Amino acid sequence: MSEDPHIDDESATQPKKRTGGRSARVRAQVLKAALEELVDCGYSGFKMGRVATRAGVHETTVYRRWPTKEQLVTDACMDLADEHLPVPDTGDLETDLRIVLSNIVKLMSSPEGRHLVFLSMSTRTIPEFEEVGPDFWRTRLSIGQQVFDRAVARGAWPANYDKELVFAELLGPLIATYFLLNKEIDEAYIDERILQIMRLAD
Amino acid sequence: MSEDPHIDDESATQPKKRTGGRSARVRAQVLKAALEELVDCGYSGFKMGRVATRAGVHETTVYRRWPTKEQLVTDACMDLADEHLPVPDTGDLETDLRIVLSNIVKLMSSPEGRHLVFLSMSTRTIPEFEEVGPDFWRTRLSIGQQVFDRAVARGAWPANYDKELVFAELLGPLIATYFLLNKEIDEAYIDERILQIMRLAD
Amino acid sequence: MSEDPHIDDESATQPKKRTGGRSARVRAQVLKAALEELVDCGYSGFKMGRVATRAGVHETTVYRRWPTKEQLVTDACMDLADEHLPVPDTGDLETDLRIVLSNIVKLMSSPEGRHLVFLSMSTRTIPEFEEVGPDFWRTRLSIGQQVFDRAVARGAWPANYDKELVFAELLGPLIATYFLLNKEIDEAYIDERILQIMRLAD
Amino acid sequence: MSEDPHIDDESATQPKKRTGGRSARVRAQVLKAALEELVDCGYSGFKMGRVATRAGVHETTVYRRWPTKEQLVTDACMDLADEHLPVPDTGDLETDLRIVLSNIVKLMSSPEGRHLVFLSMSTRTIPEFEEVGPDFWRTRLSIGQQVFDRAVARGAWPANYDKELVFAELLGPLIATYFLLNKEIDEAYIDERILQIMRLAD
DNA sequence: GGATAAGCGAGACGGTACGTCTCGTCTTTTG
DNA sequence: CAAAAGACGAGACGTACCGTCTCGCTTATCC
Repeated sequence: MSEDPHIDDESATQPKKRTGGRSARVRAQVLKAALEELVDCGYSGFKMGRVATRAGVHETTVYRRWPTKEQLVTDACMDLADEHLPVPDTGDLETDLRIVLSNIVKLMSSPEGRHLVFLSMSTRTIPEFEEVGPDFWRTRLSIGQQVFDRAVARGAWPANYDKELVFAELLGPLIATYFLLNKEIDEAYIDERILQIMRLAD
Repeated sequence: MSEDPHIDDESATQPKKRTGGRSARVRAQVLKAALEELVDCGYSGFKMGRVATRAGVHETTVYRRWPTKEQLVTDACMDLADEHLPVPDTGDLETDLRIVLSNIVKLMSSPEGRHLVFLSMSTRTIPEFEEVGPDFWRTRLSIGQQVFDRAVARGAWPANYDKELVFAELLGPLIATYFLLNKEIDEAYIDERILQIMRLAD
Repeated sequence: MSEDPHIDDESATQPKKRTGGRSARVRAQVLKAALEELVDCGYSGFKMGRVATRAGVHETTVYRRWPTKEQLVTDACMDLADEHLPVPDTGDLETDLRIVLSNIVKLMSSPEGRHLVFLSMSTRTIPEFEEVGPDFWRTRLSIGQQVFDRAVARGAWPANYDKELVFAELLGPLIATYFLLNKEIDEAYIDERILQIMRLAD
Repeated sequence: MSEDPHIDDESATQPKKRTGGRSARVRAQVLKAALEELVDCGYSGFKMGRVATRAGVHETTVYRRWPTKEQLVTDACMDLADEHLPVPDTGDLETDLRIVLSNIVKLMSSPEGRHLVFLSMSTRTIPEFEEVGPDFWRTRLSIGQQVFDRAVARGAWPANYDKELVFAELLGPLIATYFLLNKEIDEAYIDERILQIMRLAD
């Protein structure tokens, strides 16, 4: 009768309470599975039951922690969002910007990240994700702001520029090229963009 | 307000396909209802049954013409997309661009247009709308191209510029500001963008 | 089949619910399956899904007509209750009573009827069946009343007897023997009961 | 909430289950809560979790002792059944019967007892309570038997009467009146029943 | 009196069933 | 004949409850 479908190879090393306790493990598995599901099927094709199966977990277990689809998707995405967040401080504005933009582009280019970024743009169109966008971009904006603030302190950037505006000018074309024109973004394009922005400082 | 779909005042005289025939009227009603539904509930909250009710039509009637949700949404949006498409030719590049961008912004700012534009960006994330984006932007791109081509012919714009790139640079910041930063777009911002682009021509 | 063109009991006069229509067929199948389920598993083991399977019908279809378990059980039982309801009038009180009691015992002895009768006794203990009991016994009581009324008219039964009381005295021992002592009821026992009651008339 | 250590009235004789021990207290609380739950919600509405809450005890604790719902319900009921069991011996059959019947009616009239008696009649319809009925009535039957046996010995009752039959004739009408006709039982009705039975002895 | 065993609280999990909802198909009725 | 009306199959959704399990802690019991 003792059937253990989930071989916990961790329990062999330390059966006691650990960072990788069952709860934490389940959470990680489900979140990972949710991301896969999102990538494979898109949001509208996202099925809770399939996530449970992918995660090797019972469906009720998923609902216990994430009562609705939106919450699971949001949680899975936000978990992802917290990665890739180094705040560059190389002393050179161009280099800093290159790092910031590259990080976003890298995220955006990955299958999961693509959905994350897309969801962050759904604020106006998908009621249930009204807050994902602001949550997501707030952090990015503040990183950009820090970079520019330091540049202003160094005298490498004029103080009177609206930071949000610059952010939109830097990022907008990348977004448009990627999501709208359906073309990939390479380093050269990022450089080109930065170069153009830098001309505003003159 | 009082619209009784059962009053077939024209079907008796001309039951066949006419501009104002029942078929055409039903199509218009459903498409209009679909757009309303999309605006009110978003794509993932879009319900066929509710569209039928809104249109004062039986659900089966909707399915007869648009077998799936995606087709109805696509059809309703594309119907909308065909409006607002004047190709400006004022002889002045800046003015032409201002008109082109204004049209897009105007569309984007309307509740229905917002969804249309958003859908057009879903190419990479919503499998069933893979083709909506290209379909939608192809026309806009060609309009932009024509404007620039004429400017090139007039010597008002360098010939070697990648037209798609310029398109992304013009539109991207608007998209980012609107969908990402969640801020409205005014005429001044459009002007600013155009001014900045024009500096590339120098 | 009928020769008389005026008697079109269902085909023409009632085109809405033809006896052989899909709806009617489904209803009959489900009700039959529900009764089987009740017999096999008892009320607390009664599963909607299993009823659907038994009926060869999708679960949703069951819920469409009977939103809750109680309604389905009630409906299935009441459908059954409407059978076995001849009102005897032989001119002899004893014979009439024998027929009435036999009918109840016959119902009670069948696997489905047992549950029906049991449910009809659940008024005080199963909140959701509060009304099944009264509904069920009202008819039986009135039949008994008619039998006794006719006997009174014939001078074969005193007028001053409480009819409900007599009903309880006739039926009670049968119920007790069957449900409480867990013994079967035969004709002889019924006769004995009637004989005993008749002594009250002397 | 702490136990008074001086009340050890049974600790010497029965150290295993001290009256004031935690175990015994928990058992009593849960059983009491179970009875309340049964009264309030009926068997089919009986929820283990709610019993735990009522008892101020964790759900696991309930399951530890009563692995299934049926066991808890049965246990709670049977606990109750052991009360109200004096065996009358007044020397007068009528009086003895009056006491026996009154006890059953008293039990039946109480909210908890009503369920107990009802369950005892579920032998044929609720598989999991197949044995509750026999268990419950066996004791009552034997008490009745003793009463009649004594009467036979006194020559106050004929020897050839089937005791079970008499039991059914005595109790049946009460059961029918109470559970079926949904009317209360008073002392007068009991007296009337006994009177009628006594006529059989003549 | 300290070790040991038994029981409890807390909380997650697998699993079954419930009842709701939507999608897209199909049949029956009506104009 | 085509549209309206309405049921149906399919299946996801989210909730509720049942019964099991593990872990940490507090009692009781025994040496």
